[in-house]
Amino acid sequence: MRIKEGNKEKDILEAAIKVFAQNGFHQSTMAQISEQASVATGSIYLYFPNKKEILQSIFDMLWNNLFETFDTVTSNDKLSPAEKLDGMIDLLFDRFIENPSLAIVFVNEQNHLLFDDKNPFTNNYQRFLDRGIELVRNGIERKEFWGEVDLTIFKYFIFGAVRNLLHLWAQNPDKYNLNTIRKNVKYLMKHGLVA
Amino acid sequence: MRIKEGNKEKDILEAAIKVFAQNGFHQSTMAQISEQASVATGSIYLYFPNKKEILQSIFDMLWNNLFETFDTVTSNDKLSPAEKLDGMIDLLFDRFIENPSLAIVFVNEQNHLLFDDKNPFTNNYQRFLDRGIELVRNGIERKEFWGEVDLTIFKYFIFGAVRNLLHLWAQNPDKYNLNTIRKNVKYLMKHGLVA
DNA sequence: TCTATTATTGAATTATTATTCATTATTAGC
DNA sequence: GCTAATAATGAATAATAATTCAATAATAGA
Repeated sequence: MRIKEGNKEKDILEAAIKVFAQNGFHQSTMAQISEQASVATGSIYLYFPNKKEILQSIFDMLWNNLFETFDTVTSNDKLSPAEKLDGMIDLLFDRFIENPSLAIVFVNEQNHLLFDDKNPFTNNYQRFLDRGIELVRNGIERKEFWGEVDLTIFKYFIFGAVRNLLHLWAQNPDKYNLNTIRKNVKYLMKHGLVA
Repeated sequence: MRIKEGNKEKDILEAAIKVFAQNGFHQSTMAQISEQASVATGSIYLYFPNKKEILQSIFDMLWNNLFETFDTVTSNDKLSPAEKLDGMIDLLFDRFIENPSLAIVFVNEQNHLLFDDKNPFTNNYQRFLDRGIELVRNGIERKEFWGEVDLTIFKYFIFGAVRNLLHLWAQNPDKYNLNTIRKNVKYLMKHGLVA
């Protein structure tokens, strides 16, 4: 018998995140990923059926993880809807601050996948976003939020904004301070630009 | 002698926008583009040196055009900074409302290009964004806008939000009303979510 | 009508790379 | 130490698709 050495599946996923972030999914080759992961090219296929599923696994992991963590924030009933929204922003930022490459892959590659087929990760992603929607609905009911806001539109508004800022930061983590970005996002989300 | 029939360059560009929107840049083949444009595959190379330059030409056209049009809005001194910002939103929305496919291509493919090489369209794109920044700076000086806002962060914030909403709409123009989206964007940008 | 010139064609070429698979390496249990 | 099983390898295969180019078509001017 022979037992698997180390955790190659994890190595490959982490290598893929780096390579995808650097070159984009379609420009990345299996050879690059295997080199980055220090395994043979063929070995990747012992862990993943094909290149696309590597990408899907990345998002699977990400949203599964985020959804679960987010539950902690929303179930705390001492917090107001606005505070919970802030918590949601924090969660996203904290998740990506550990891994700028993951932020880049997320921003650049997820959309394609979202509209392609029925991807398994889509569920977790949608569940995550839906929790945010609930928060906003609740805030409107309590008259804490502007009543004319369309929930879906707000969802895409704030998520697009956050994504774009994460991307900016991830391309150049030393140039921008993620906490400054975070503070601005929270303020703009709640109060907008006009003084 | 023989003269070129019709405007094949334009036909190819328009075909490419459709094909890129449907399949994404990397999944699109020259054969698909040539079929959509009703020309032979080889003919594309009479007008564009390669596939990538087709994409670049699309953005070249877009931002050149938008920057020039935007000059009209900013040079009108009767308008306040907030009104000018609204005008900028209108301009973007109007440009894409004619061509949802172009919106999809913009959202999905521009980022890759932006960080790849020094693309010629980047200039026009940046010039466009910089005009927006000027507006905000001006609004802050007149104390009309929140003074703590970081100009770069706001730029990425609002642009990410708009992009994401354009994409949502472009994927399904019949389901979402772009004018509702537009109204929500303008409000959220200026006053945020909190009532 | 003929010819020179340029436009267009699409099959052939070429390059790239995802995926396969025959071979080799490793080790758990005996 | 031997063996049976599985892990890992990386060169060979196969498929895809960008790009080229020899052949053909069209037309302006003579």
